[in-house]
Parts: sequence; structure tokens; C-alpha cells
Amino acid sequence: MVRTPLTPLERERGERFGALLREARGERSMVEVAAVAGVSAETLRKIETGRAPTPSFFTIAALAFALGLSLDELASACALPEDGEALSA
Amino acid sequence: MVRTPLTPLERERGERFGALLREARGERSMVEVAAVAGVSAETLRKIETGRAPTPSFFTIAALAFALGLSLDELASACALPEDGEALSA
DNA sequence: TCTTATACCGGTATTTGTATCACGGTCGCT
DNA sequence: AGCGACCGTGATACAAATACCGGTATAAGA
Repeated sequence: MVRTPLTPLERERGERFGALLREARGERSMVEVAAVAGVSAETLRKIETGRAPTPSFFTIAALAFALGLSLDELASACALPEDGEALSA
Repeated sequence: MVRTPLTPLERERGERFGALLREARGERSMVEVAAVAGVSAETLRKIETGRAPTPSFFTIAALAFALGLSLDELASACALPEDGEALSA
């Protein structure tokens, strides 16, 4: 075993994470937020829809900055309710 | 062009980022911190040495939690001094 | 000296992220 | 109807992250 595939829990976490970003985006369009953050619109769409469940740290940092979100709050908000803390990627 | 290779600036940012983590780790061993965060020691070593310049968000979140670091401070600390804010990955 | 622990490095394997393109659908506007 | 902007899906392509293995080196300890 080399590169462990993402578990269903990790994918669910990715969906919750994307839902948080979409909610924070509000009325603004994907292309606008993506342009401000410096990522492609397709990448933002994949992250929001949960099809990219474990995006890179700096991608999220740029998006959080563009959306005015706190990284710490983001991380804690989408952590598993039951699990204390583990599950990285 | 499909997946733009990482720029030298992004790799330098990865080195600064890894140095921050290494400094925060202090006396603790790699395997201990990696085990607490739920990642492999090789992954932690690559991140600290800058050979993995754009790690995943949840990997960093788990490491920051294990090290007692703030994600927001981490992101702002390793941002480019000149650049206002861009550069994701 | 031998063992243990730690860290670095190279190679290998597999999965995933990021990006581009093409096509289809919906909505509002002229 | 036609046009354009936005969102969504699928395919494609390439680079990178993660993980495991073996080897090397160093330092501490029995």
C-alpha cells in the first residue's frame, strides 16, 4: 500500500468543507472569487462540490482570504463531530 | 498547458513554510508529531525540508493542531513579503 | 562494540489536485 | 428566437502529494 485512497469519511468532510465555502461565497460568482484568489473557476467548483476533497493548503488560504474567512474556523467547522482530531490526507 | 509546474517562488515559500513547522516542533521527534497528526513521518519530513511545497489543507491543519499553531498565523507568516496576496497552487 | 533512535536521501507506486477543453443546461436580457 | 453569462459534468493531461522500502549517517546508550 502506497498512497491510501481517500476514505468515505474524508470525502464527506470534503463535501461539508465545500458547502462552507459556497455558503461564504454568497451572491458572488465563482469566476470572480476564483480570479481574486488566483485559482481557476473549475478548481473552485470542484472544491465546492466536494469533488476535490483534499485541496492544497495555499489554495484554501487564498480562497479564505478572498472570502474573508478564518482558516482556523474553517478547519474546526468541518472537523468530524465525533472524532477528536485526526484524519489529515 | 494543463498542470502548471510549481514556480521557484512557490518552492521558496514551501521552504519557509517547512522551516516554520520545524521550528515549532522544537525538541519533539518527527515520528511523534507525525503520529499525533496522523500522517507518515516521511510526509512530515518532506514538508519540513520543502520537498513537498504545497501540502494538502487537512494535512497542515492536523499538523498545526498537533503543534499548537494557528493556521491563520501560519498562512500570513509564510506569505510573500512583497506580494499582497495571490499565489495558491 | 553493538544496539537503538533519529533524520536524510533515492527510488517506486498510486492517488489526487490543478488546469484546459468541450458540451449541455438554465436564466435574464434584447 | 437569439445572445451571453453562469453553473454543471465529463474527458484529458500532467504535476505533485502521500506512503512504503532500502540504504546511509550520526549520536547516544548499554
